[in-house]
Amino acid sequence: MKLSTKTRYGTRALLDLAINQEKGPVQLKDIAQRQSISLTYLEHLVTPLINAGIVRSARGRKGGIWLAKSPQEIRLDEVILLLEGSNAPVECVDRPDICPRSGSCVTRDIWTEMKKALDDVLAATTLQDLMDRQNAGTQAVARS
Amino acid sequence: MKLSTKTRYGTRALLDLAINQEKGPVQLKDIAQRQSISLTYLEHLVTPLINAGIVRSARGRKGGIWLAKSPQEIRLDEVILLLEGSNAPVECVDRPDICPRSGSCVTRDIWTEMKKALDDVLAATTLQDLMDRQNAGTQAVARS
DNA sequence: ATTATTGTAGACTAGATTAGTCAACAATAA
DNA sequence: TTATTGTTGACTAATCTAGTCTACAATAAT
Repeated sequence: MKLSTKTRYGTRALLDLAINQEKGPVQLKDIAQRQSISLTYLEHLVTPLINAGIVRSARGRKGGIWLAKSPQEIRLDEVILLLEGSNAPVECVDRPDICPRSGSCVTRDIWTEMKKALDDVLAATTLQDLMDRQNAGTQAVARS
Repeated sequence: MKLSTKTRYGTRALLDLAINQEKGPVQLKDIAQRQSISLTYLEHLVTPLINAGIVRSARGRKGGIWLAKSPQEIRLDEVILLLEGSNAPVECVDRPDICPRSGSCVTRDIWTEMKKALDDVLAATTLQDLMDRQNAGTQAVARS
């Protein structure tokens, strides 16, 4: 069960943005360069974050993107939900109606516990936490 | 992040086996029929379980498969590891060497926490637990 | 010994998904 | 007006998933 590169790159991009937004809008071009992601691909990663309202953007000269909320208000569970979708490892966890046995299926209970465990881990960490941890380590940089 | 059908079907097959093995070897044909899985596909699901030694088999008439250990000795983390592979959502969690920044990457720490959370959930449940839960519910049947 | 029955192994394939690229467009500041 | 920046969606190559198909190996019943 692997996260997509979309999620990994998107998370890195968001952390990069959080770190570099002090001086105003950050250009996608610069994030792409720092994170070694192609600009065209990065655009697709950022789109869902903008649509969801956790990132804002402006076009044209001096344009760029910035966080719509402070880093401590952005939890990773929101981020991963936008980039990757639900943490439910099986569809029936979120949509019991797709399987007639959902109400009594014992494996479904396990899949549900897995989802909750992931949600809990991700909800316990904010972008600010990642920034702090990165500052704590000398040359810590997200590369996953 | 979704589990493959291989894992979902394999888990169901194993639970089916645990429930039906009282009267000796269970034939793949019968598991396939009860669980609505094609026989040829089921064979592939069972192979890794046999190779890992948690299921044993015999060919020919009166052949079939059975659990090599008691259901309470078979934890779900073993099962999912065999069917799905590691719970690491990113490769670098298991193999830090593939990325030069693994030692200082702040997102890797999160991916590592996710893996641990999944491992903990799955290690806390055995096949016997699933059997007990199924017996507790009236017509509970695994269908995921 | 022969045969029907069962599991084993691996090549193969269709379809879905992922990880992107490319081109045209829209908005803004200089 | 123009250069610069983000937006959108079509498109594609490569990979992965979910299987099927064929030949084979071992065993029990006859």
